[in-house]
Amino acid sequence: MKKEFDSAIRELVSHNDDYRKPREDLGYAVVKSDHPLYYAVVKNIPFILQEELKKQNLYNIDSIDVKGSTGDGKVGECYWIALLDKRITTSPTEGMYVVLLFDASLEYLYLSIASGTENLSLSKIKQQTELRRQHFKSHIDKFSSYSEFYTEDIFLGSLPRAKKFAASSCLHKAYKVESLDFEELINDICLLNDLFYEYVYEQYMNESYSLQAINTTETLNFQTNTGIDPKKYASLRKEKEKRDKVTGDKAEELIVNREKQLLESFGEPGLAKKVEWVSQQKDGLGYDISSFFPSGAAKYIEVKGSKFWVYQFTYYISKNELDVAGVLRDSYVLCLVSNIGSTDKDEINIKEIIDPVGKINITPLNYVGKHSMND
DNA sequence: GGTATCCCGCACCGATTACT
DNA sequence: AGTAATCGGTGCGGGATACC
Repeated sequence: MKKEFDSAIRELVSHNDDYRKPREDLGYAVVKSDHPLYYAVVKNIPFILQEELKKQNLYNIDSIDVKGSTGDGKVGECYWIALLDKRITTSPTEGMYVVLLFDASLEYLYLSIASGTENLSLSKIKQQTELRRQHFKSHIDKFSSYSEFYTEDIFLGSLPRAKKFAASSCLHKAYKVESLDFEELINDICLLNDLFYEYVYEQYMNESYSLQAINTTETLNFQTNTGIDPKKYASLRKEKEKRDKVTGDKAEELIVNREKQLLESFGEPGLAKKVEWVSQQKDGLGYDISSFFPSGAAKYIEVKGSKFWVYQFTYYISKNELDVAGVLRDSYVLCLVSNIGSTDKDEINIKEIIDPVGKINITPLNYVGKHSMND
């Protein structure tokens, strides 16, 4: 794959001048589907990426189409190859996606998270992107594996469309095209893809949901193209729930093992054997793990997990869990596990809160309604 | 007077329809 | 059944226009 990719990139660079040569009768270059550059950008590279990412088991790859273009009709100033999730968008004019953007001179390639710009003015795009950049910046600042990603402006070309592409880019990593490393790129795509879905699940789905609601009042049709089709929303939502479950289980498993290790290190192998992952068998106890303090006192642990590193850990806690915590007091431990997705175990951040009632900051989110039907 | 925005025609593409 | 014509949708740059 690496060989094919490298030769496709060479093909791309060597044929660029020829491809961009204006047609004499028209005064501008026209897309030629039998040209080697077209083949590289539209067919070959997307195919290689799709195959390799499938092999790497990229998250959600089965819903993703890798699609490339040099423009339709007229040759575009910058070529792009996008990873389009069918449930979010099928075209880079709409929605949000991970994308490879070549600059006009083919000197640099940018791996980026960008959004559709069709029908949006440059200023609107900048406005929208600014908020997203802030969100991503707080993430990459705190997370070492994203240290080569930046949220600053990029330059793709001088024409309006290129400016729009650049303006919609939320964060990027730049590569010199001539020294592009395939494996590094694939790794980075996987990394950015995870972040992309994190954003989709946590932010974008909410953004588009509220926009969708506003749009029904027929005022804001200029922003319809940022929204996910509500019919496809359900599928993404299920995906999110599934992911949350995996994250939760992983966090609980981690804590079970950690408890056993801790007790053994305190010279209590007997207690270590009695640590139980109770939520695997029973629901509604109000805690996930029954363990012990080194003193031998019972320790009931409720685990909350987050896949990524977070400044502010947000979690959902049920009334039942709070009630149980209120009864068990010092025996009840709320355990927050952040950065489960990290491959480096040392980067996983664990915080224990003993007797959490009164110590934690909570906001009611669900209510039970009652009304007499006899009035 | 420079820039952002709108509108337009051209070219491509895939799907559908019409024709042999 | 196979192929040709057609059509709607879409993405591009350019020119006209609006706006500071």
